[in-house]
Amino acid sequence: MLARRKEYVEARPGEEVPPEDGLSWRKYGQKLILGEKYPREYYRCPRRCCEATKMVQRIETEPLTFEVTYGGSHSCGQETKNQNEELIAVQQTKCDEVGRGAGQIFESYIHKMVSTPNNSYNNSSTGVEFSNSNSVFNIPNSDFIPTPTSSPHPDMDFPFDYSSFTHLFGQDVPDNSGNDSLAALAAEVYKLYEENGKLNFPHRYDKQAENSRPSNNVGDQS
DNA sequence: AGCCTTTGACCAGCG
DNA sequence: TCGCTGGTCAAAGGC
Repeated sequence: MLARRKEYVEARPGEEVPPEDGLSWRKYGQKLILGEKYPREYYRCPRRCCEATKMVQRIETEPLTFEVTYGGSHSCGQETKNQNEELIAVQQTKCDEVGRGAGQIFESYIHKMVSTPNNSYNNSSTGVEFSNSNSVFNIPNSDFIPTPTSSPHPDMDFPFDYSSFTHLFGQDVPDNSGNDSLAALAAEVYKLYEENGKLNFPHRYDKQAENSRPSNNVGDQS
């Protein structure tokens, strides 16, 4: 039986399709599932020798959220080859979400980081690298942040404390007592981080990545 | 020509 | 065995 992994992704603002994952897929079916408002879509890798598949199910209660179930892995090597493109796509999503508030954006990132096996965030200019391929985020000099054993959606279900943030960003994070919400904390951290120029943000993306942005699967269909 | 999406038909597992 | 359901096939048409 092929291993499966499940992710939850949010549509970009103003769109109603899931963001691309940097890999190419060919749709081979669509079916309305009992009890679901939206049809489930079936995709497989366009390379015949590759057994990778994925299913995309829009969630009725959260219409801008999609449950993506991956089956098998890309034996064609596509995942490795496109990892940088995937990161660019993630950054674009990050860029798009800025307008929705830093809190949401940060939560979104955490979701992506913890729910995507073998995914990583690697900013070579800052030396910041996040990875959950080995059950812990691979932060230099730190193994502080545990990886949940299951997808955290819709709630954060793993501990994320101030010391974690401090280690994550390499500097002190101000005490946010008085407002315990993760979003508020994330907003604070995000702001701090952005002010220090440690994020590769929208303007940089526009300059460098428009041509290399992954062409899309589900996300760009209309 | 080749690859894509769409969509109804078909198949297999399960109760 | 039968019917239901999820997953896949494959023909048709578009780009």
